[in-house]
Amino acid sequence: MSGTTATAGQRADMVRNRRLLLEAATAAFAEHGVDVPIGEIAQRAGLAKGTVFRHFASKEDLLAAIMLQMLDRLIDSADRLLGADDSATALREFMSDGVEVLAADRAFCEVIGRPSLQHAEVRDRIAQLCDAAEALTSRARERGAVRGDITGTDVVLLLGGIHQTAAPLLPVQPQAWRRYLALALDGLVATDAGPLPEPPPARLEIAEPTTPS
Amino acid sequence: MSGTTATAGQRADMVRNRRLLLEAATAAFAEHGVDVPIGEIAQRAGLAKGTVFRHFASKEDLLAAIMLQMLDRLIDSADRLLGADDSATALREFMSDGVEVLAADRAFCEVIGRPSLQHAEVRDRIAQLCDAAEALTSRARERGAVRGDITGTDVVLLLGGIHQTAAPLLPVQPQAWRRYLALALDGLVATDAGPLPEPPPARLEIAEPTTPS
DNA sequence: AGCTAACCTGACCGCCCGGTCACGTTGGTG
DNA sequence: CACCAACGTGACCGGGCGGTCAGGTTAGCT
Repeated sequence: MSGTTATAGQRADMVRNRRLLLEAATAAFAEHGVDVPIGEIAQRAGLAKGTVFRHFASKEDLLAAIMLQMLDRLIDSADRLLGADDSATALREFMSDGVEVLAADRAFCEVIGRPSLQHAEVRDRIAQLCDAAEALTSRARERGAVRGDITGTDVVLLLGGIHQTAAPLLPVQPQAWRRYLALALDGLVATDAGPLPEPPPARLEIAEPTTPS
Repeated sequence: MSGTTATAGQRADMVRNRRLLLEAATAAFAEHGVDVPIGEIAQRAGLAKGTVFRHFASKEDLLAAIMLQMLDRLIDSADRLLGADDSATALREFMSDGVEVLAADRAFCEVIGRPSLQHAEVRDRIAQLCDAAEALTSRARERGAVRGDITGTDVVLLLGGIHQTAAPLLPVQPQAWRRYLALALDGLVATDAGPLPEPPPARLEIAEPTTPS
């Protein structure tokens, strides 16, 4: 499925270093956000700064590789939950997983929330995530577990929103996101309420053609 | 009320430049976030970079002055709505105003969402905003317009969360926040749902004594 | 073991940023 | 009008960043 490995005729230490580098970068980005210096990533991996650029052409490419990794994990999670018995708890579990991932990774929050930071490939993967979420949501919708006008894109967007709601409390109450996830779910099932305005696009494809003057 | 003016024995051009500077900084921070260079703020005001530091000791101080200005406006708005007839629509209007302000100001979002960026004075003002929101929420709660376990801090936190939910759509659908505000409000009134976990602290005072090693 | 191509390294470059300061300019007062 | 203190200015500084490259090192094949 996720074919980012491609270990063809590479030297042994190179594949080892690449693995170390990805692990170090994942941790560093999660902890400090996208602004973490390349030097610190290299240091965490026990390598020199130049080695980073031998594996990834730019910092953006390294970030994109890791974001794709995170997104693939979420997509896999959604696909797996699609086979669950109870579609309502499946959707709930998907959202719970998603918010938890966001809470543990600063760079992921920053990239998801700001389209201007996204590689083209990352945008594609986000669209795939919307599709997977739509499949889950659709099943829950048919069962009447969520109101009729909620889309998969809504669900994906809510992941970021729920985390952001709890984010200022993160140093004090790391689990506060559970409160706002519960609140959002209560809103999602409010079938008696009126229809929601401003339905979002189906696949969350956001172009940014506005190159500033 | 808000006593940040203090025009005592100042030269005429200085007060004029200070006003220009605050206007330019407000616009620049709103558009580009906290990372906007001081030089661009000075340029927008038609002044030199050094002049900025004659009025504010550091970039942080300038940012704090503007954030206090925004927070005061929201607090005033909440106090005014406290005298409205319908406490339910008053709360709704407060949240609508708040999210709209966030949608129009990148720096405000960044500061609200990340306690580590906040001046002590800004933290105090945020606590005051929580108090004002609690007063509004309390009135709505007594009337049964919102569920019992929603606090003013919840309402303030939701402002940031609702905006973040809609933020990725901002270039495409600038009004998308209305959808997620409606969704959140439906969750807030869901009186039949179970109690929410993890109640937040009353005043959102977040210390960050953890100076990293 | 010997050899080579692929790989790792860290000093180095250019850039941009926040902040400073000696100097020129100007508003207000007598 | 003359004077000066307060203010505006922009060249300058130190630091940190992403990214490069010539040269040392090593893995893997023969």
